[in-house]
Amino acid sequence: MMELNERAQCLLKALTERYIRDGQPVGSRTLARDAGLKLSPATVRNVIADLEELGLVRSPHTSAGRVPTVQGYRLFVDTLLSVKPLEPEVVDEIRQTLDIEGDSHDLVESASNLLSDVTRLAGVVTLPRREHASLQRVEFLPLSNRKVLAILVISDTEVQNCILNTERDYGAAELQQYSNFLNEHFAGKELKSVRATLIAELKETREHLNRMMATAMTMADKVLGEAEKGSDYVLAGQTNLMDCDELCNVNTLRQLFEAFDEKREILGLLDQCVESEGVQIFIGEESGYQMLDECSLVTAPYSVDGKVVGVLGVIGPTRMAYERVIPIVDATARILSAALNPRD
Amino acid sequence: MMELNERAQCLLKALTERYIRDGQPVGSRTLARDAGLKLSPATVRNVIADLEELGLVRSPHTSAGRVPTVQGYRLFVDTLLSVKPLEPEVVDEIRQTLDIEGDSHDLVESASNLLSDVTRLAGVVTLPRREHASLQRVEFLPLSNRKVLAILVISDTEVQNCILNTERDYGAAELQQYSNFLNEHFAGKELKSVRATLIAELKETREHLNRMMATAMTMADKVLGEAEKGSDYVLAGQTNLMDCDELCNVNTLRQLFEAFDEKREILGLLDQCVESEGVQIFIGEESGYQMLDECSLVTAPYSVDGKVVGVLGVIGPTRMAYERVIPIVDATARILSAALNPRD
DNA sequence: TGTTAGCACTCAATGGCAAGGAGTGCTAAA
DNA sequence: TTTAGCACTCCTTGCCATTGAGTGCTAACA
Repeated sequence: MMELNERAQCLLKALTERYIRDGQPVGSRTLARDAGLKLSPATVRNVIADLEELGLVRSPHTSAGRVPTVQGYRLFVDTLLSVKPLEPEVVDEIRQTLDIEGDSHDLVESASNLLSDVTRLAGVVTLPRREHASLQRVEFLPLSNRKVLAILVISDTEVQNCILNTERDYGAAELQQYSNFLNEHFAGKELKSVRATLIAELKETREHLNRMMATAMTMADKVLGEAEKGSDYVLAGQTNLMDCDELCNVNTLRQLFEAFDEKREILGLLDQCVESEGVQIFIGEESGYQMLDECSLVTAPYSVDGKVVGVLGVIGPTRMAYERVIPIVDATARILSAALNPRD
Repeated sequence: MMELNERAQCLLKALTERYIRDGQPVGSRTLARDAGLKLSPATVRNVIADLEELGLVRSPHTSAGRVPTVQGYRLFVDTLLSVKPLEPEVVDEIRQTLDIEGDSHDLVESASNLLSDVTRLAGVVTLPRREHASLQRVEFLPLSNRKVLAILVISDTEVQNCILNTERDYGAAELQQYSNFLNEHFAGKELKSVRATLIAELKETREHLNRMMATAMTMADKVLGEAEKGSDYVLAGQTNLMDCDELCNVNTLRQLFEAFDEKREILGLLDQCVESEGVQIFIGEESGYQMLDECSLVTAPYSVDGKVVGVLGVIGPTRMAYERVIPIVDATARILSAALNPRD
């Protein structure tokens, strides 16, 4: 792609910033005043014509000013944007909001609310993936009516429980044996490998195992299945999107909200962001999902024990205050990571 | 209030039904044809003028047909409506959807989805109140880092757990003593009274109790606090409301969705419905909440062990198919009650 | 007395039309 | 290379006439 000279870059930057501020197509007169380049509107028009040629800006109609295209935003975000460092007060607010008691689900929920409150857009945070989490302990408790309560301790802050329907009642002592057996063999191992081992053993050696072992394994397998089942996310502040005039028509909103409810597509998109190192941005159609055509998504991954386990981000109109949203998302991801990592 | 003669009632009924079907103000010509009363449009106009006098219908503007007012809907719903018995297929669908494994939260979620799917409106179901639930058992498990896992078994299908931050680490044996103590004294008692007793004992006799008892009680109190904390509801199918043309403007929708997110006000309204025996209906402003001015709410309470523990319902535009929604809500409440009641 | 036909009237909705204004593209001069 | 000037485009707004659905009233009718 042809290089833009400095003046053209400066004008694109000024135009984009102005448009993000006002939401109105920017004309040559305004831009000439705005950019601080001591140029006449006519000159500006010439430069802008070039930018239009390159597909960086476009006119909603003949006699209107210009508006950045997706490519324009992309260039702006990648090379023109000066990301201001975040005000310490905001960092403090994030820290305080995420310094709470509770399990990781509570944290994720707080983070999502936080993102939507601070940016006045929609916040989204995936629940941490548990594939690499390891099993700390399993316990079984007898209930009545042929039901058994299984408790899966994954970490100090992460417990999953699950009521199993069994074919008969079990006594406390018997269940204790099962959990002892499982804890001896599997405590400290990754959930994933525990499950794989269990399945293999169940298939291969069912006859050789005594009944107890088999039952224990079936139970454990059921519980692990629960614990591993599909990823999910927490969304907050959808209603903020109803304030954005570019999204403010019922049809656009419906498609968007239906996608939020459906979750599948949004999850697919968020999963893509797990790969990246830092902040990642999808502008408009770049996401490849039609309901996000008018939206941008700014994400950052967060991690536990040095492994990326989830993604958080902000969904808003393409015309969003990137220079503010980006550092917020970045900081929130870091602070959430810190909050999720066991300290002592 | 003055009695309406039969003809007036019949016309109001026809008008309301027609308006619910088409969403267009109903004129005298249409109504004359529709009502099957062999009347001329002119006569119909006379009758309708009386209905308008009584505040049962109104004209959006001079040269338009008539539309029911809130009072009109109220009369329609209370005395004119012929509720069709539900088709067996629908009942079957409800039965099947609610015949699932899982705890009460899963059931409530299914019920909410079900209501929104079947009615194509928004479904709402409160979580069952636990005030009258009784404590079946408490268990404590040691975690590391001065944390203890507390498990509260409320019923065969209802377990609550909670990670407690304590001032020191506890051993398994020690914790076992605490839970034994609590189980001996409180198993089978109502959560509410357990909590009350605990608080009283903690205040009164802290010095007389040995340390262990005190700790156990503090822990149990914390857990019960968690288990009792504020009621909540599960909403489904909000996006269905975006299809209703009477709600189809961004401002109305935003207010509504913000209220859904906020939850407090909606919960207040739903709480009122716990009192009533059967199906209860709020039409438009009757609810007293401004964001529901354009909406109606149809609710029915559901119960466990003969005690009402929650409410479910449907939120939609005032112009909704009451004769269909009412039996659906009614049936769902009954079937949900049945599904929640422990069988054996 | 209740019902009906006739008729003037009201008012939302629609589309055409003109005026106003913001902004462009082009050309020619500095 | 930059700038001023100017014709041109096209959205926006407001106005007006037309259309059509439906009413309210009055007078005739059963």
